[in-house]
Amino acid sequence: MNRILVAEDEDRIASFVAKGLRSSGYSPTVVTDGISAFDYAMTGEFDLLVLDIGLPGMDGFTVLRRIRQARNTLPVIILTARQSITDTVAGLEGGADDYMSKPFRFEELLARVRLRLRDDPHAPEPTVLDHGGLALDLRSRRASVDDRTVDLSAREFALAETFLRHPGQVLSREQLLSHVWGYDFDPGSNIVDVYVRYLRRKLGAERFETVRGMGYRFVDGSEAG
Amino acid sequence: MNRILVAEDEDRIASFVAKGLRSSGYSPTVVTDGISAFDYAMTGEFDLLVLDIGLPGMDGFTVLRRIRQARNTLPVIILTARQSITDTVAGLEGGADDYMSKPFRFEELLARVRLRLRDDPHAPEPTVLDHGGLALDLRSRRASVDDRTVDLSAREFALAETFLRHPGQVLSREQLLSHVWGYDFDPGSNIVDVYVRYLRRKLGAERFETVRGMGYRFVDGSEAG
DNA sequence: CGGGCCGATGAGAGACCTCTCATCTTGCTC
DNA sequence: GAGCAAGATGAGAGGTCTCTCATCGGCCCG
Repeated sequence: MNRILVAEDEDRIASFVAKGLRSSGYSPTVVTDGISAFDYAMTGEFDLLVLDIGLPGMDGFTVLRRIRQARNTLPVIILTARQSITDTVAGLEGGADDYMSKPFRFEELLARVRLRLRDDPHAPEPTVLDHGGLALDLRSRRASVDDRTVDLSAREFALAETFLRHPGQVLSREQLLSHVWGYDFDPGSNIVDVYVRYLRRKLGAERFETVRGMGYRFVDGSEAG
Repeated sequence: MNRILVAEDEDRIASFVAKGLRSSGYSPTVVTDGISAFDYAMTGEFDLLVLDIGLPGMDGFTVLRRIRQARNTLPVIILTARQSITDTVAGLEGGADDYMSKPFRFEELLARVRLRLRDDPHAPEPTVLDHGGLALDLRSRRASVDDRTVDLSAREFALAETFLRHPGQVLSREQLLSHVWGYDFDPGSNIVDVYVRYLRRKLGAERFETVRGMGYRFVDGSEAG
């Protein structure tokens, strides 16, 4: 339940998606045109298709329609062009299960992927992430640190969520930037540093370790205690 | 699939929830203490329980625990006190399916209720509301009017959503206020008027009709055309 | 130990967003 | 038609959020 077909012709995005999925435990395969997308999708080798609408060869709508015409129920998440609600509606009516509009943050795509690939689609989604004294309420965008409740802004929350989903792991600024800010954010910015600082201030400096030259790591509160 | 048990001892909130649910097509029954909540829940007459944690007689946690001990899988949405993540976590671990923290906007509760009571829990949730030339993308908080894409703020979007979910129906300022702003907002404010104006400006004045002395009504674009 | 990169930090600009308030306009009632 | 109530509107205060930029500090290497 983790083989994902990514049909996307823009290198930058394809690589961004593939890397991210891989580091989250999935096995992505990339194809860059509509014909291959359809062929691969029909092999039955995949559990999910992430499908760009603007593909060369055969556009995403057509790929999707043909897949559905063949009675194939493979879950499909479409990537639609910037701000095109029309595309979105057309895609959903054409049989897509979900969609993302570009440019998107990786964490958002990941949430949709998780939703579609859960073992038991009936089970309620976890709404609280909890790691050693630090809990994030995914709904209310609030955190609690040893019983104290802290409000986080949207950005702060997204960053904290990324750390909590990869506890103990070193995350590079580049990774954090693309996960939280999206793939087309200025790579020269020190915005990650700034937001790490905000989290340290609000959630406890000892939880966010600097790994010089590499990035940052979220350490379990229990280690620090 | 629409009988809802509401266990809430604060009159104001119970009535707010019951009225709202009724106007959305559900059949709510209100009980105001834990003992009754448990008894009614166990009758099998209900499809969903909205359960306040701070009930007299028997607190919500206990009610929930006993329901689950009796192998009753009735879906439960708990209402937790302001900002208490601890309560939330305890509730979810104790077998709740979902939660709301007070004070909440009615539309949010409604979204959760809809989710739990869908005929087919597998079916993807609708993510676009569409009515006569006006489409709302529930995900990106964007609207499109006859192919033009418009960004809406959070409040604007919530208000527009409320209108689109009750097309053709006159909604009083009071209703709109409690749906969109929550039940403890200053009733003397003209904030609804102001936001209706914003929507008129962004989405077309002709779609939002003033019904003097009553409130506002969303009219289908096709009527106006 | 000196230089230099890497990271930490403070300050603040700019862009919303939400809501209030005062004023203007409209339409209803008598 | 006068007067009043209901609604429309403009302006702006106050807040939050995001991001940039300049500076400070400290670690590592030669």
